[in-house]
Amino acid sequence: MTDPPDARSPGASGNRKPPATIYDIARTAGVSPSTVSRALNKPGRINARTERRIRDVAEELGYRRNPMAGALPTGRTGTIGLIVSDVTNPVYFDLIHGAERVIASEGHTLVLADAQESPDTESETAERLLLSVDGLLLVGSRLDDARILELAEHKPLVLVNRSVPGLPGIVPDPLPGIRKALDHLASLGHRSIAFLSGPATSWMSGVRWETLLDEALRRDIGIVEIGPGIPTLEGGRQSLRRVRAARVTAVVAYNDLMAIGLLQAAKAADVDVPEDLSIIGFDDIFGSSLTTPTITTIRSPLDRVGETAIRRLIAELDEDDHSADVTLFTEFIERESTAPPRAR
Amino acid sequence: MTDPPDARSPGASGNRKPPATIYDIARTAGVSPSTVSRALNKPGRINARTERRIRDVAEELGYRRNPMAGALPTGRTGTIGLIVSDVTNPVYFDLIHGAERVIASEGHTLVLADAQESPDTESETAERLLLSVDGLLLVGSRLDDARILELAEHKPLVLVNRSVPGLPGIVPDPLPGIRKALDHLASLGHRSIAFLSGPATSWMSGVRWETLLDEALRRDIGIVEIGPGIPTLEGGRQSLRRVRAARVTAVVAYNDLMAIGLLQAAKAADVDVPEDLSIIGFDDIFGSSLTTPTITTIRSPLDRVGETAIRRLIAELDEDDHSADVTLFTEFIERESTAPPRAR
DNA sequence: CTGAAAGCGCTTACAG
DNA sequence: CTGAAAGCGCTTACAG
Repeated sequence: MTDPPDARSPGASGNRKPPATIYDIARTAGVSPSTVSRALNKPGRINARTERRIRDVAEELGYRRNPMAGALPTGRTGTIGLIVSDVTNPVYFDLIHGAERVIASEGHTLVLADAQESPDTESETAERLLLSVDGLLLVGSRLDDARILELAEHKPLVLVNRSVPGLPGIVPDPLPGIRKALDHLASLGHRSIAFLSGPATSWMSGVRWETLLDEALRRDIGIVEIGPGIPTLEGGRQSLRRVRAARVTAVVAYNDLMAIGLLQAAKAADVDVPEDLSIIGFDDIFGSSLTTPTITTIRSPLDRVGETAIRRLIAELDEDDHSADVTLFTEFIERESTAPPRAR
Repeated sequence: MTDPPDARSPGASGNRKPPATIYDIARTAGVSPSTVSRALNKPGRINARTERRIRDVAEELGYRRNPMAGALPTGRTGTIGLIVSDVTNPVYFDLIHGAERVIASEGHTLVLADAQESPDTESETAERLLLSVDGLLLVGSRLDDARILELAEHKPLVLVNRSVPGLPGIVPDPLPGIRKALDHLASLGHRSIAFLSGPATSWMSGVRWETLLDEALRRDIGIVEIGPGIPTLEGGRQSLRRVRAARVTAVVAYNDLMAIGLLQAAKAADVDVPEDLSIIGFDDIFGSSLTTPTITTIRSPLDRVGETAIRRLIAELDEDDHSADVTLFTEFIERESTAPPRAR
């Protein structure tokens, strides 16, 4: 007995095909459900002929394993959650692609979720996802350490661009990129610069600032922090007033979005970039090479970061402890938004 | 009895807290599991005092409903799947945000998935997701009609920027934007233009081309199709040769990415935009206002599209048939990449 | 208002 | 190699 032949158009409700179950397969193959389960999950563990037959029937019936039902007894969903502080932030594209690549090759499923730049949303999303994934990746988390540790109590969790003591975290070393950037600025003749910081909740912004501070000190370059600011074009635009007030000749922005925003505001105010003001961003997003001038920036190998993070998480799931610890580095990319300061 | 006090660091495997179940709550609250289930799901249907007590215990135990277990008997997961032809395509940002907004307000959970611009990946992802979501949103699907109808047999499905007979689809009317664009080009004096088409599998590219063709004919403007092409910067760059060969004075690109790519290639070849060549894109992505010149484009109200699509899907889930059919329109945005053709 | 019981679709010791 | 049975965590008629 199937759907009545007069079923309405496919869009109409109420005529959905109930998916085939292992019981359906068992019945038409003349075996028990347990055997079906084995045939489908542990190839080789049962009679080759029966296995063949069962697989054929499954195929014929369009059988798909019900992931929820499968997860109940095993506690395994085959799914990995990736929570990004903002999915629409271009920064994370390469990371998402990197993650997708290894996820696919490992036969898991990726569930993407967006924290929408809000700790509350992030916390809630993480909690909701926690029950239906095998492990969680938190990218650029805005949560505090305590909350993250709490989440990690329930499922394996790997951090990206964030470090919490006791938890695995992938964060590319900011030092190489920052050193090159400051060398570059110094050689150009800049003596006084500013850092446009990101949100107060951004751990990464803190790391970048601390590193910058250290290295500026070491080179006898004056540096001030301007912020915290919102990590968007708008945030960058808003900072122009304070940048000018600070009388610096160059600024390093927390990210390219802010760098571009600052560039736009500068143009609008007839401040020439790079002649009057040099600007350096972070991340090398799509867009930072579209502006005029193009943005000099410090990039992370985010695709590698995504790959590495997923591999680390999968190792964690498999309780495989010898996950080789790769170290990743930032890299300086010189483009057009930096030049010698105008003599005054 | 809880974890031994000497549990290793949180990162260590094997010391995860087993989540509390309704049985745990039932035991400590001194009621039956059924009552706990009711207290938590049908507020008001049981004794107010017991309900209070149960909720308190649940809170105290840090209870979270197991979504897989809940979904088994009900067939409802509270989750909606959103498959995007490419999550990292800036076009979809506003759409994702719009979708997120109404999802949250309706108490559902959004699961984002990426088709990575591949019909195979899309098909597989859809199939995998199908079993664990209540409904599916396909954005810019690259699947053929038959396959989409097949998927729709199992779960409610809503299309975005795609139309398949019998299925609900949200696609903003391309006409208003295209009319304005052609009027604009005509008034500037262009008599011969080209359309840079997207992938052959892109339904939307076909619609844009057909509409353009109609309207160009109506205005006695010559128009040729160049393509199909890949809908990326690179695709746009590659098209310059054919654009020049076609001796047109203006081109409308399938999307802004291609428009920007074409602009870059033109710059590199010393073709002045807009003097030698006018360029119009589609979508108004982040980036199209970053270039020099900025890109004149035709935008869709993608945030409204996202909202509408989710609302439509939820109406479908609730078998609520009076989902008001909003119509959405494209809009022409004049920027700097269009000008009168140079006299020859 | 509340409980006992059956069932959702699967997996996996346990026997044979 | 294969089957019967119990169980994963929840929901929901069905009784009371």
